[in-house]
Amino acid sequence: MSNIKPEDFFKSIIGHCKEYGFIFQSSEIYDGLSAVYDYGQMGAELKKNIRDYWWKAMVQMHENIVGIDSAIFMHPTTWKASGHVDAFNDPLIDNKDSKKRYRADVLIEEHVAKIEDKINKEVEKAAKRFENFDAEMFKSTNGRVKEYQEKIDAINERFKTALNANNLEEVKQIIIDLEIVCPISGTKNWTDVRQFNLMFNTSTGAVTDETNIIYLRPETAQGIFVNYLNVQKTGRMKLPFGIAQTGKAFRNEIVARQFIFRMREFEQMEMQFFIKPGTEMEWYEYWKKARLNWHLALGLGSEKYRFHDHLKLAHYANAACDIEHQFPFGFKELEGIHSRTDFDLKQHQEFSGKKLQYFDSETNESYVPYVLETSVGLDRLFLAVLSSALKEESLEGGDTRTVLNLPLALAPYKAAIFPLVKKDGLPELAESIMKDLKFDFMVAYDEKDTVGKRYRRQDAIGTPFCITVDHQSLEDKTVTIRHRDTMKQDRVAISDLHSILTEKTSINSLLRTL
RNA sequence: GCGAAAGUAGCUCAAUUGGUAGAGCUCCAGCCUUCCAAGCUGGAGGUUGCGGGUUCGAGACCCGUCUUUCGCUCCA
Repeated sequence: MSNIKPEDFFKSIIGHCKEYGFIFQSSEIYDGLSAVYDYGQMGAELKKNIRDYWWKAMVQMHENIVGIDSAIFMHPTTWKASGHVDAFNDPLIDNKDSKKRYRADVLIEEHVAKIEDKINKEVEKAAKRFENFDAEMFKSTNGRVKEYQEKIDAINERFKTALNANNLEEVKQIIIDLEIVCPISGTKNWTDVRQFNLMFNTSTGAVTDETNIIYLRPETAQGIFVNYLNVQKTGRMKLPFGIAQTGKAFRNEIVARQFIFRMREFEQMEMQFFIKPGTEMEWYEYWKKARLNWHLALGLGSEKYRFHDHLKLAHYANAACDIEHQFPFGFKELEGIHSRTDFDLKQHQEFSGKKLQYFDSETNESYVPYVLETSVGLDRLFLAVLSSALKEESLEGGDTRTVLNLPLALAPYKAAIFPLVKKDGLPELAESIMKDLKFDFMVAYDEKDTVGKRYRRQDAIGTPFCITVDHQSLEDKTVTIRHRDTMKQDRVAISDLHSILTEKTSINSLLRTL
């Protein structure tokens, strides 16, 4: 595997996903829809198992964490309060010569900053000339400085007016009038300014009307924040407590690529942990450790994970880091752990006019709790698991086999049942074993082709165990159980199969390792 | 969104300067077979991504479009 180039390995993952029914491109018969993918019969199982593992680890294993399932549609004001309406609306412009893209507002702000520099230089110069220099006085009286300041004010005013009117042509005209050049090419050969709204929108009601525009949520977190008080009161929750949920979110990415790593429609698994202000760094460290351990328990290899601390923090955070995973295309974000302070709840308090405070009976005071967020991309985790699991093994005798070394608890099928041959009553016994196991496990049945071929088929979809019924089985009620990873076989009693599978392949067993 | 490359059966790929679309694997039905993809027989599967154009004739050439990959850009 080491001699395979990363790009080729990544291609083989995508190919494997399609070939064995893990992931298909959306609407493939219509040439597909860019950056949208469907989970197939194997993928849906694997994804569900990952989600279950998360849900059980977060909700079932913590008495102070509860789960909810909030709607994708939310009141439009939600996104004003959260900052997404502003933050996800960037006017962008390209320089045709350098092929570089810029945010139009940044270009203009940088231009303004240059003029401000000039003012500062004037002030500096003057400061050297006069004793008892009053900078403010100088700024308000010096002709050259006043001229610069007027220019800045004029630009800002014009830009603000253009933005508020959503007049993108005017924004472009400002850039042209200011003779702003591309830092790379040095030319003024600009494209039109285009607005990229990262939020999808649609409308409620039968009549399409601007007042009814609603967004598809760009993150699931806000559904938790707006329900914080509902859950706290009805669940009689005391700080610290958490609210978890999994669900779809939507972002109209300009460039969405790298298979399911960045999709327009994706699924998040989020937990917002509500805490007393001042304790956030404690909990930040706690959840960093807890979440990393959760990932490590999957056994994909500890060398594949690392923390990446955010140096530049988002508007809502006072501490933030990512758990990064080594994907075939490098270390990339898998999960974010953010200390969001009271930003979100305060914003919703302000925009809704409803108090979102918590009464602390220990200290007899009310306050808006701080929030510690853990947020995993389910699709990214799926990709992490799958790409770590896919192996092309060389066997003795020059053979190779394709095997998915999935964590046993996550495998779509836990076992496959084979009659060694398709006669002598072996299929009947095999089927009766399957009928018994399927109450508790996803099991496959296969009697086609040689048994070796059947083993390989199951290896390719990551089935941990293959149970083969042979002639001896008819006599002593035993079968062979073949292990995916070692290809070794043991002979066990049919009556023991249930407990073996439970011990080895259940999510509960995985949870016990945490 | 820009630039580059690519798109032929489920998969991997052929197809001479433009001249009747093929192979292997897979899949399906059956035979054979007592444990790691390898035997035998038969079968299915294609409007060459899609739409135009040039030509007597296009998988190939031209234009458009969609999708994918890589680089840039953007981003939780």
